[in-house]
Amino acid sequence: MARTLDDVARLSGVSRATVSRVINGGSVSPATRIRVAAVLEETGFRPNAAARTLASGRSGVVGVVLHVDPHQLFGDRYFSQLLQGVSDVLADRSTGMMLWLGNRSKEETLDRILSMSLLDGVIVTAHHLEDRLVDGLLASELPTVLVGHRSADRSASYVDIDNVAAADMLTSHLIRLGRTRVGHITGARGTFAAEDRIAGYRYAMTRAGLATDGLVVDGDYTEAAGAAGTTRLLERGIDALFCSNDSAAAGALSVLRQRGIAIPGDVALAGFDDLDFAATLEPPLTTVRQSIRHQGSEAAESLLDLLDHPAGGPRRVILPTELVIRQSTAGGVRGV
Amino acid sequence: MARTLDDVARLSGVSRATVSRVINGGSVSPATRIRVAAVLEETGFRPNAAARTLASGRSGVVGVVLHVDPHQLFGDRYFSQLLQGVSDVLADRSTGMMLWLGNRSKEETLDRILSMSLLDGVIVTAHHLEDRLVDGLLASELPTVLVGHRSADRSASYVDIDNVAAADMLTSHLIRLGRTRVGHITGARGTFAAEDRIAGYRYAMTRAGLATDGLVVDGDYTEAAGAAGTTRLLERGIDALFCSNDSAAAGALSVLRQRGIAIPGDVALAGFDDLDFAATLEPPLTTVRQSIRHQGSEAAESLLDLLDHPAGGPRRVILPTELVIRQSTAGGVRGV
DNA sequence: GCCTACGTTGGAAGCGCTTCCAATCACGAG
DNA sequence: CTCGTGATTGGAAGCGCTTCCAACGTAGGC
Repeated sequence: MARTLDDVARLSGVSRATVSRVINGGSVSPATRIRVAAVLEETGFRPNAAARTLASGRSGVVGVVLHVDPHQLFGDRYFSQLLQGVSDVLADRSTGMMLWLGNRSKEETLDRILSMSLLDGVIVTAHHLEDRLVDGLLASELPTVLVGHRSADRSASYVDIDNVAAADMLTSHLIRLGRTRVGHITGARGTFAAEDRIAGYRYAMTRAGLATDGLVVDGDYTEAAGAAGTTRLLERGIDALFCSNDSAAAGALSVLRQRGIAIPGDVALAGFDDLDFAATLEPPLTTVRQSIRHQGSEAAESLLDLLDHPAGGPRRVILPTELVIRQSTAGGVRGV
Repeated sequence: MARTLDDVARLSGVSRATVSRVINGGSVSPATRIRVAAVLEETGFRPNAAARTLASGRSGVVGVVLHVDPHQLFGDRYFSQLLQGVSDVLADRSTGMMLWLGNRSKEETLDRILSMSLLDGVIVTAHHLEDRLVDGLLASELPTVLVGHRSADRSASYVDIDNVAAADMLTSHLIRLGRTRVGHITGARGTFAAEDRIAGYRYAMTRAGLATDGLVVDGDYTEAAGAAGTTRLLERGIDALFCSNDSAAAGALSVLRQRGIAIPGDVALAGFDDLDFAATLEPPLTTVRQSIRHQGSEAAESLLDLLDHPAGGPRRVILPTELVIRQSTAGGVRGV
């Protein structure tokens, strides 16, 4: 059994350097290549990753940091989809993936990641306005790609969607239905997606000359918050409701149905994300489709590209979103 | 800035070996320790992980293999909970976690894992009767802990629950209610949990002298299968229904309610897993609680223990389950 | 037929760390 | 005062691989 390069070299009658070239694609004569490859095949030789990393300075492993509360990790499918997207690309390129979840404080996680000196780069979700972990990663020399980004992260590499434009598009759709009292239940304040969607909502309302006073209620992306927010907004009077994500919309839906309020007859309802359950709600939910999985794969592509061509500067990717119109906002102008 | 051990050694006036001892807890005089520690602190020195691994033969990184279809990974919370449990323990012990999902074939995944020679060990889910990936891992010299296990895996280390006993307990509970036509919708055939739960169900029925002919319908842990299976079982006549997991039970529930069948009046209903939604169904669902997260953390503990004490032989852990009785089987003997 | 140049190859120098071994030292016992 | 002992310490040998460099051989140009 060949355990080291030297073993293979001895077995195939060449030097260790040549075996290394065969494995890594250096210039080797066809005859030699064939002979060495045969030994490699036959012995099932596997190079030692640590030695390789030490000598070459590249490990073929990247980190993925999903620093979130456990209940959030479980709560929706955002993270598993993101992970799947990242993993798809990394597996294709034979790159390993180390994972950090939110078990420790951000400071501690940051420290652990930086200590794991064998990482070639990291992908990290950046959803909050303030995030020491993201700041620390960007400040380090570790190549980093953000999923989501803050306006301050101009010089960073990131993958994101245009939340402002998407929320604007969705709100405008509600307005085109003839609705004038469009409520909005926000996502968790302090996250960029929430703030940007609020901004998009306000743009659309203002452009249409509609007031938003009292029509915005804080939520946190959960069903419970959607239900609570809906109750409050109903008191103030609404004929349409834009929830910052589909889960909140599901919460809103149950309140509306419980009160016998017709959807979309009395209140048109829309969410955001197009999670798989959105299409099977009763009525099916109008929403904005953003492919989380695609964001994950794009982030991985960007990182690998960044590692291969460090001189290329930061990679910035804004992925498209799509307005998905379903029954919850169907039926044209109100009352028609 | 100190980049290497030699830098630190020079800065603190000792040899590289001594610095290494300070970092790794070798025998060093208090005075020297303090002096070196100060330099360490001051320079923020981080040892190179690859060099360390190469020299010591231990990497401080373990692999976690969740080789499943994407839709399954997304589908329920099993995997995120398991991951969280594993991650909790690993983070506590400053151990890194590399993740493999089911992007490639099992053979290919196995090959990739074995090539990633810097892993100290792996945790892998073993749910299927046949699994080349699990076989390959067990056959390799890589220390491996299974989550779930097959009877053939006697000499392996694993963490599992006693599915037979749990299903028996649950079925017996239904029988004690006075039910005689207890149906069972299985999990995905070919998985151990499904087969074992069927066995437990049969034990309980047989012991009570009840027939099971036509009362077992194949499912696959999904809501859809639960609904479809329920429709079929209703034709054959049942007064109780044990679904192999909570998702299937949710599917069963919607069919029962839709047909106006009283729960538990006409049909007592039970699931398995005690996922968080089980308690909020209408009526709340009787089920078997198994803490997936706990299984994850136990698996990690076992693996780390195995790495520290290789001579200790395989670690085998059977975690307890708990019968959680709720409204869906409440009310004592039928008709009373 | 000679010189140049290029494609191949082996030797050797590390990559940064752990750890064995021997040397050193201070100290208490005899 | 000398010797033995144990605690510290430094030196040096790797861990297994990549990669630079020089040497070699051969083929082509003239």
